[in-house]
Amino acid sequence: MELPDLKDDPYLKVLRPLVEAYLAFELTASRHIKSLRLTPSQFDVIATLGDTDGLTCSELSAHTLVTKGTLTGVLDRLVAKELIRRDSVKGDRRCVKIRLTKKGDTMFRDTFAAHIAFIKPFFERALNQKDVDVARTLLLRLRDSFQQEG
Amino acid sequence: MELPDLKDDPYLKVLRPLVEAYLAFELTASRHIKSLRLTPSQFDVIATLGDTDGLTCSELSAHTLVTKGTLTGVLDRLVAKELIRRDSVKGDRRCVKIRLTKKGDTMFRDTFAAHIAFIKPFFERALNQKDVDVARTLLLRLRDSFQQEG
DNA sequence: GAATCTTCGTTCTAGTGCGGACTATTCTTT
DNA sequence: AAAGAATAGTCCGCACTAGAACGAAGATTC
Repeated sequence: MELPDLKDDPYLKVLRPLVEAYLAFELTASRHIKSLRLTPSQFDVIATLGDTDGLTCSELSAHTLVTKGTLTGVLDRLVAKELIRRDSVKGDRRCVKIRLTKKGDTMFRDTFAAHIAFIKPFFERALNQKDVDVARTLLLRLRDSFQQEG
Repeated sequence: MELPDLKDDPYLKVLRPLVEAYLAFELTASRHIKSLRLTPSQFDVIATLGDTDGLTCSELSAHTLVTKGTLTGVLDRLVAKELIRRDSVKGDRRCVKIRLTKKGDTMFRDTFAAHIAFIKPFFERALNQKDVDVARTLLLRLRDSFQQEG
């Protein structure tokens, strides 16, 4: 979602840069992920499952950007790719534990570090250490403002 | 798309805040837009068309976050709501000029200012004027880094 | 002026994305 | 124990997304 010219407003002039910086990152990252034959959501799930003993659907959806309703389909496709499996849980027949298969774990180990290494230089060449701290602080303040009740 | 724990990395620790700040904004804004009975994409199109003499599909997709392919469907739904119309262009039969209808212009005038007024306080209470300048600078540097070739 | 390149908007595919409704199960309250 | 509330995962409808492919219409090139 975009907003038209607001340059004249001293506060809102941070809106466009926020949107543009995020989208630029998102585009770059998703292009790289695509080269791994995964979608961003699928990568998100794989990365979140990595180094865990399996998560339920609710846990997964809480720790990723994938909502419960969308998750079912995403998991179906990952099962089809043999990257994850659905295990039943003893003691609670409502739950399903999602775990990486051997193939999924290999995918995680091979691609995760590579993805980080790919992304990192974009940050490094834009911001020095001090900038990072400042940006982090301001962004968190913004986030918190939007997360409080308006 | 999300990424797991990278807190230990001095550079990447700005990644999560960026994503979270953007998503928090996005969520807040889209909730408000939804109360106007529009989707974010539809709002984007209406806001971009406001105070113009009409734009072609290519121009619209260049000035919004809606890609060409998606635009067709978005415009179809806006035509169905009688907020826009498609006018043919003399001299180039490939182009279509998208214009707000009277109803669409009313919608634009009523809702756009209201949306800005709704969004602005979230920024104001998070950042002072100086923060805004700093945040803007850093975010634009990040954006540019991602927009250059890797 | 014909072949080619480019642009324009549309259509298609695969995969999300959200929220609400649904079923099955478990927990809580009487 | 029975009734009610809460939780888990799925399914659905509608909208959106990128990107590829398409046909029609202009613009270029020779």
